[in-house]
Amino acid sequence: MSTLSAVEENYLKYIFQLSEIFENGIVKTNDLAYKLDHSAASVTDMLKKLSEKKLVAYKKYYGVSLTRNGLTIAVQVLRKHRLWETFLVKNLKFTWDKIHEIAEQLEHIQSDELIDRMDQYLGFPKFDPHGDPIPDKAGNISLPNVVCLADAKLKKQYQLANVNDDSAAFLKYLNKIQLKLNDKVKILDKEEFDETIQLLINDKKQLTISNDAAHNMWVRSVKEI
Amino acid sequence: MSTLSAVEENYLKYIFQLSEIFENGIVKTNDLAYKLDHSAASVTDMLKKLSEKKLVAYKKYYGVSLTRNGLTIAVQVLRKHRLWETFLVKNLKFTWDKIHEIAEQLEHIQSDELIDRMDQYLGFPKFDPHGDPIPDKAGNISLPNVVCLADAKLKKQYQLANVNDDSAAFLKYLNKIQLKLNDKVKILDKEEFDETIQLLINDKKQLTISNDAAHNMWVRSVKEI
DNA sequence: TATAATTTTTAGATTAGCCTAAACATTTCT
DNA sequence: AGAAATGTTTAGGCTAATCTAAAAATTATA
Ligand SMILES: [Mn+2]
Ligand SMILES: [Mn+2]
Ligand SMILES: [Mn+2]
Ligand SMILES: [Mn+2]
Repeated sequence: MSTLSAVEENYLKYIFQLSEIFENGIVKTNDLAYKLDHSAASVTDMLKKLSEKKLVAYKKYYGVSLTRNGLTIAVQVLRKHRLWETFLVKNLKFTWDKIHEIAEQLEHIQSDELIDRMDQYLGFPKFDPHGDPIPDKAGNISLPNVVCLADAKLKKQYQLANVNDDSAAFLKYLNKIQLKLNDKVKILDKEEFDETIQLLINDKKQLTISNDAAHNMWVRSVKEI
Repeated sequence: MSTLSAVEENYLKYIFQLSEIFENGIVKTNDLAYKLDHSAASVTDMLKKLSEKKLVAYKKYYGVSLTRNGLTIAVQVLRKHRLWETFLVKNLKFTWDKIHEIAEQLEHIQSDELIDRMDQYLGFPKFDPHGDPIPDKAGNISLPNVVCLADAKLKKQYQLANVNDDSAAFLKYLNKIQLKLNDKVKILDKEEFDETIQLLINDKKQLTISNDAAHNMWVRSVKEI
């Protein structure tokens, strides 16, 4: 159980996040290389190393997935990342576009007691400032019932539940158009040509957003009154 | 101004701390090697590197001292270390013997905004939980007027102002004998043979401590009433 | 299905930060 | 002052984590 390096922890975390995107849960070398902005050769090296440590199941030319041990660690890193982000916004009054980079560093601080005390200090939050679920100490993650705004139904009442947290530019854009978590959103119309979306925000403000932007937002459906 | 590695930051911090011990401010290779628990050869390597970066003035076989730039960085690392320690005790309710190791990691998180907000969140504290002065944003350190308990006068009223923070064992010992910062201490007697010290704590409790222990405590004098 | 394109791995190199052993410089002792 | 002891540097080597270029495997295309 010797502690992992920050680099190894990052690999596990990104394997986990990418594995959730693909149905079979198998992550390809190039996907990781793109995500990490490393060469494919570097990724292959690290996958062999993690495989020897039994943290991933790696098959040459096929792909990689997490073992039970690897998954446990990946989820704990995610827990730390999201608890720190919550602290930065709730207590230190950072805006949500400034926290991801700092949390990328803080998530690798090694101390179980630290993160448990932080969890308690924050009141055991379930979601981080971007609406991402925070795994609990045991590693349980509540699966929010959300749909990507790009795939949501027309004329149906939703609420903004979750935004992609790793693009500061996107979050700044949301700040600018004054769209926040839990705002009510309804798709009034979708342009066929470029899939531009007409939104109604909180029953009053109208807004046009790109399909690209919509791919970075997830919404939960809301009972109509 | 490319950012320094955690290792480089640690070297600068320890050079600063050791330089305060010696009158001339010159730190020797072996002192650093001992402090860092590295070989003298490793230290020489790093000193050459820091010297090339103009962070230290290094003369072969003579010793090393910080340049103006090196000093600025060392003090900022110390500031971060002590602010984090303060947070861990004040907010997360850690005991003072558990925080040093965690702060050794946290002090290397790179974000000026983070540490400035933390400073404000804590109410701009002047001293950390061990009584060490916290440098302000500009790098000013208040010089507390203290004397080492091993060198303090007999029968004079003092107050415990500062304890050595890098030995958890020593801090646990203080917990056990229930000695805390700001407790009143008076030396009743000093044994000639082994320099064992007889202390009076808060005008009531008597305590015998070793010369070794006394070397880890600093006291400020208190006006007698 | 053979060939071309793409993806992935292997081979070999580099840098940071450590090490040990040996050489060299300085200080201390007789 | 000369020898011995001590302190410091140099030489050479190692591991983790990256890279580029070339080779190999897989997938797509004609
Ligand atoms: Mn994040
Ligand atoms: Mn997040
Ligand atoms: Mn440190
Ligand atoms: Mn301290």
